[in-house]
Amino acid sequence: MKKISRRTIPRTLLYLRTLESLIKEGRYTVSSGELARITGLTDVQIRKDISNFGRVGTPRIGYKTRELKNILKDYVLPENIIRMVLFGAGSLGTAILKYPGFRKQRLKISAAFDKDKRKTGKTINGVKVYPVERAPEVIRKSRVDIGIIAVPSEHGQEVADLMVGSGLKGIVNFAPVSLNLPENVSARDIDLSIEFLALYCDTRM
Amino acid sequence: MKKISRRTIPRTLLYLRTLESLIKEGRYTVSSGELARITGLTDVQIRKDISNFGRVGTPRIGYKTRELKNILKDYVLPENIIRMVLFGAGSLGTAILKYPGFRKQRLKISAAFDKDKRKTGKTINGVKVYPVERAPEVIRKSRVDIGIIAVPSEHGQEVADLMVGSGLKGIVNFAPVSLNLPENVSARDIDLSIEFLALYCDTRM
DNA sequence: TACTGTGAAACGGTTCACAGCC
DNA sequence: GGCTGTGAACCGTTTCACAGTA
Repeated sequence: MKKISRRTIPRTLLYLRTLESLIKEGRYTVSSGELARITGLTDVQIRKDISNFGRVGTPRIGYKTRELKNILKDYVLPENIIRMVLFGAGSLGTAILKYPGFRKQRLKISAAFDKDKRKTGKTINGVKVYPVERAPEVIRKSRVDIGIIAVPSEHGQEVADLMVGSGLKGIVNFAPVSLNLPENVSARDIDLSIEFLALYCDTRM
Repeated sequence: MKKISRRTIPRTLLYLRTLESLIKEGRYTVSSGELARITGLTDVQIRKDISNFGRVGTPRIGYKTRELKNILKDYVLPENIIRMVLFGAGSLGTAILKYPGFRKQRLKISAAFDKDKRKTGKTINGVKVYPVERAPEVIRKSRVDIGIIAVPSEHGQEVADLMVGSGLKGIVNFAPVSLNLPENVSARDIDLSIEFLALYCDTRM
C-alpha cells in the first residue's frame, strides 16, 4: 500500500461523500472536472489524489462512480465500525449524539459520560450516559478508538488525561483549551470561536 | 499593514486564547518556548508568526502578555462586534446558540432562522428564532457578517443561496454537502464525519 | 477529441542556523 | 546565557505542461 500524503485524506473522504450522493442520483460515471466543479477543488488535484490509489479512470469517460467509491473506501475507511465515546452531555454533546449520518460512515458513539448526576443514567438517541468515573472500565470493555471532548474548557485537560489513561489514541477536542497529550495520541481541535474569527479574517481579504 | 500568510491567522487566534488564559493566571511575561509547550507548536514558528506584527519581544525576557495580546488583537480582530446569523434551530443549531465564549471574542449571533413553525417565535439563549422567509430582511437590517448553516444537508444549498442573496460574505457550513458559491464568498466546511474519520486515519499512522 | 495520469516546475510554509541583544 | 528575530535551506503540496489513450 502506497504512502498517502497527509492532506489527501480529508479530500478523499470528501470525494467519497460526493460519490455517494452521485450514486444516489443514479449516476454511473463522473469526470475529474465535474468532481472539481462540485467540490470546489481543481481537476488536476483530484486526479493526482485518485492516482494514489491506482489507475482507475478511463480516458474519454472518467471514473465509474461505484468502482471509485469502493476503491477509495478500501484505502481510507476501516473494515470495522469506528467506536467513539463522548465526554460532556451538555447541549454540544447532545447535538453530537443526535448527529445524523454517523452510522452510514461506520462511525458509532458507544457511550457518553458526564459528571452531572442529573444527566447520568439517561439515554440520548440510544446512547447511555454514564458517570465519568465509569469511563475507563466502559472504554476498555468496548474497544473504543476515539474520544470526543465536549465539556467546559476548565475540565478539558482532566478528561483528556482520563482518555489517555484508558488507552484512547485519538481525541477530538471541542473545548477551547490546548491539551497536553503524549506523542502517540492524535488530536484534532475544533474551537468554534477560532473557526468563526478565521473565516471573518478571510472575508476581509 | 504587512501581508499575513493564510495559516498564521488561526494560529494567532490560538496565541490570543492562550495569552488571555495566561493573563487570567496573573502572568506578566511568556517566552516563545513556553507558548510552544502549551500550544504544541514549535518556538520558531511562534516567533516567526509574531514577527509579522513587529518587533515586540525582549531578548532574555520574552513577550509581555498584555502587550502581545493587544498587538495580536489589533491585527486579527476587528474593532466592532462580528454579527452572525444561524440557519437551523435543531440540536446542533441550539448547541451553537448556547455556546459560551462568543461574547468574549466579540462574536454575536443576531438571529436564528428555521422553517419549522414549531421552532419559530421562540427565543433560545436570548436569540430570536424567525421563519426563514424573514431572513433577507433581518440580515440586511442588522449588518450581519457571517452565516452559519446547521440545517439538514438537503437544504444546505437553498439556505446558502438565501445567504448569498442577502449579501453575506462568509459562511460556516456544518451540513455534509458541498455548496456552490460565488467567488467572492468565503466558506469554511465542518463535516463531523470527515473530522472523525480523518482523525481515525491519523491514529493508524 | 475529451478525458486520465504524471514528471517537473513553482509555490507556500516550516525549519534551520545563526546574528543580535539585554 | 538565554532569549528574540530572520535570511536561507528545506520540504510537502499544488499547479503546469504534456504524454498517453479509448
